Amino acid sequence: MALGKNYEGQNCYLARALELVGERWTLLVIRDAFYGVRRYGDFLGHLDIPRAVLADRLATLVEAGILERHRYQDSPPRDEYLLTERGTELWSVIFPLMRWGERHFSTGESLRTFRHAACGTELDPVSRCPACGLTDVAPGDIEADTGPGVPAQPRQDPVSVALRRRPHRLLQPLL
Amino acid sequence: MALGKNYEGQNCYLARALELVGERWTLLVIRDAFYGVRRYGDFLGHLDIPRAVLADRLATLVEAGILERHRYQDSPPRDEYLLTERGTELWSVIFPLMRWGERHFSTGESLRTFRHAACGTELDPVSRCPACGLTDVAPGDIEADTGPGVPAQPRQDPVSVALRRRPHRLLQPLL
DNA sequence: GCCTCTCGGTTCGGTGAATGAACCGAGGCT
DNA sequence: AGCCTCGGTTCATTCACCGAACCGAGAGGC
Repeated sequence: MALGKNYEGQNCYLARALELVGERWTLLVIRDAFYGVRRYGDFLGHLDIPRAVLADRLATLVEAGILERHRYQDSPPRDEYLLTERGTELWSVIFPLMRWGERHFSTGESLRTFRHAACGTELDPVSRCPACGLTDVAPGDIEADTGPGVPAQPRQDPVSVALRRRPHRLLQPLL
Repeated sequence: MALGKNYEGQNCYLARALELVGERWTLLVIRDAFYGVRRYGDFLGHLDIPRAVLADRLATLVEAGILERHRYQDSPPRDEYLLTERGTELWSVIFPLMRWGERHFSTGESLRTFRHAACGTELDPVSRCPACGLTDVAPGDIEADTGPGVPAQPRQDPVSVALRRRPHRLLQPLL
């Protein structure tokens, strides 16, 4: 999105936040990071994003302190991208937006469910646990699972396959 | 943003939501609507958005049922854009994102405060009232006010001036 | 040594969207 | 009539996105 110079007089941090997080693809990359996607190639295969755009977004997010680049093997040298604390806080934005989209533009049944791992209760629209009365379930305590609405021809990329296979804790490595 | 055809396999309503709400400028238009901005010219003056882009975004938002176009005078014929219920629900996305931006990219003091109108308590980062224990303060019950951090040379457009003047209930007409 | 494969990018030509300035038409006001 | 405001549309330029091709480091086979 990058409002560039124009945002400056905006007198509101929403504009500044959107400079970082409001660009095309960026929130989908961060969503995948919550799902446990960590490697360039996996983001690429799951998102159908142009390679150059993905490289640019990852670099921007690292620079902004939302993702962290971490070497996980030396030979050959490979890095993974992990959400920082700052990035993890974006769950309170991503989850409500996802649920809003589902409420208003869903054609069938839920594609994905999110439960409080401690008690198994489905989260409410702003990521609270109705059973525990927890008003802020942290992403690390959430278990995501395939919902009842299964698409006719599901994607076959490794990330999509892994996401369908079994319940999975957010932020834990998916592959 | 408009992911176009690419979102289809995404298996996630976040992509669909971003098609509508993730385009450049769109969330800022909706934020202004929460502030009580209702007319084309006021959005234009406050956002420094190209006229054509604003016209396009307003039309898209009306078509998506997020804004509603309402004739408020007949001579000359003038319409205003009001948030629908569907649009109002986006507060749970916009507010956390705004506060996230403020926490991490603020250079000085808060530019704007949001209080629960019933008790005057400042809202927490996800729009709850710590005093009342209310876990979902509706936008209509929120009073916005200028914060202690005043910019050196504040904007002089009518909307910016009105926003500085006094505390103001969200969704109520600003001008 | 050499071929080939994977991974994580970069490069590059083509396209579509954003930008900003100019223009336009309906409808007051004097 | 002449001028103003409001809410757009038009249009040429600029910029970001796109997708396909290319590239370099390193591993593994032979």
